[in-house]
Amino acid sequence: MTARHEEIADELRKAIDREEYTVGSRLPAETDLAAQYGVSRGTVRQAVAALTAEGLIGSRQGARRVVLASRRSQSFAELRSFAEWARAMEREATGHVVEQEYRPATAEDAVRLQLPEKTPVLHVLRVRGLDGEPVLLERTVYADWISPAVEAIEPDCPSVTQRLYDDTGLVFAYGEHVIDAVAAGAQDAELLGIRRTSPLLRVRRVTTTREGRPVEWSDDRYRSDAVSFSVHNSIGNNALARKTAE
Amino acid sequence: MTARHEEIADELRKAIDREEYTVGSRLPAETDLAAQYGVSRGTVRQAVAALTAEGLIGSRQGARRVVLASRRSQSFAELRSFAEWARAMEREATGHVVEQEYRPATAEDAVRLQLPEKTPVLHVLRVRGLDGEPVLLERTVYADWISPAVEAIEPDCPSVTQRLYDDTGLVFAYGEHVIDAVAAGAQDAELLGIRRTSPLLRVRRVTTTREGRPVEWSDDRYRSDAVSFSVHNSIGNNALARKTAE
DNA sequence: GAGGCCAACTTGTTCAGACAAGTTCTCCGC
DNA sequence: GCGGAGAACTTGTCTGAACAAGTTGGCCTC
Repeated sequence: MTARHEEIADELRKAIDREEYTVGSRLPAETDLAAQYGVSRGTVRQAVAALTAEGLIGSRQGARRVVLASRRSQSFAELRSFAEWARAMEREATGHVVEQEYRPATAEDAVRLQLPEKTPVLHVLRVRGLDGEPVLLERTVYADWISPAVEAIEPDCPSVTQRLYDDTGLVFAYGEHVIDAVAAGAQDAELLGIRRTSPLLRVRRVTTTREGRPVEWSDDRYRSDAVSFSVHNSIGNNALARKTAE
Repeated sequence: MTARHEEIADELRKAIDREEYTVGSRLPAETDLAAQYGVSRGTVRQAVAALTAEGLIGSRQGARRVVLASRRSQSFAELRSFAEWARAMEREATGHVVEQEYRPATAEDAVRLQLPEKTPVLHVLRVRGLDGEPVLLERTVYADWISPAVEAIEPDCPSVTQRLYDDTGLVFAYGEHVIDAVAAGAQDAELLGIRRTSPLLRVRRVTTTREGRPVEWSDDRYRSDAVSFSVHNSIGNNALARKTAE
């Protein structure tokens, strides 16, 4: 039972993918699309707004919408879950836990997870790979209320996100990602199979539930020769921001 | 004459900033806000949709909206323009051109800028700094039709974006950013005043006009001790995507 | 006191109509 | 052929209404 505007957005995406509407060409006018799909103009507007936010089409008042690109970016599901991402690329996700222990929450843990200081929180260090080759080191801290469920997961589970959803119904809904570059330390280098001081792409992120409650925060380090990130921005949709240190 | 829904979004942002609505608290219901501002519910929905996209508030059907964060991310203007960004932080943007020359477009240039191969395109290498300290190296290629306007700009102009707008009315409307990490090469190290092999945050981006016409593409390298990027994501708004190499 | 059920509340979706503001194209005059 | 004025078209904004779907809190029972 998906909403009609989502169905229409999906059909438009597929039509663009099929090159029914080629890059550079113009989309039919809203009123035409509305008639074609048998819905009101407002519903069509919701559909095309989604494609605009994804960067697939461009929009200017007065002129017909233009197709800008043909490949859409990933779904949030693919970003949240390493395993989902691997599956979308038809590669095999691997992973295993290197270290796992409870520690009292530091001041930083307490702020990020909105918990009292010294609450015992679960620290997990995981190595994750694509087709057996390690590409990512995850140092994650889980909030106390989800830690038992995380502890119960076997060490080489390929998809922690999926397991937590199956076991507890938990859905990761929002995420804040801070991206920078660091040189690989001794432990990083050994676990990822690279030389020390190699550049790594670091993503520090906090994930929260739909209610806005923080679940985990993590320091993820990617081999920069294997993985990169891409962000699409436009006027009126600015997800990416530059920040200065400290 | 800004749209009413933008005004309302702005007032809500300010109210959150003033902690009139604190983080974790609930926003008034749509109908209450509509009555308060004397507009229809649809207009309020447009306003809160903007804040949701920015990650300021969370939204779930049936429950009142929750304030998730208090600091909003930057405007697209600040991301597009180094000078705008510096000004928003109340720091001084500096910059100067190190090299500038026309070269025939390579196959890559031609694809990215949607030009015929071998068209002469303008390559510019700029160093940019905050309060005099260099933080960014920009290697930019401009499309042939904008190159003359770029060439006319003095070498130490602090805001190229602003100058191009003033001179030609050009507006940067869309951008695709690919982020990864690289080790500083000899030239990078010398111009940024760091050691060779230091990790740098690299952003390769293409900027286009409102019509979807590519204007420039650039390889930007940031000192990772000075600058980082942040992205806010949520279900239904996934600007960030992971990519594998090549 | 604990648990379950229901009513009130709130957001999500959709419709139909109206006007404003910007673009595109055609036709006309020079 | 060229340029300008204007008509036709298209997206942006806003309204008011209705129902669907999900959440919350209170009341009632055990």
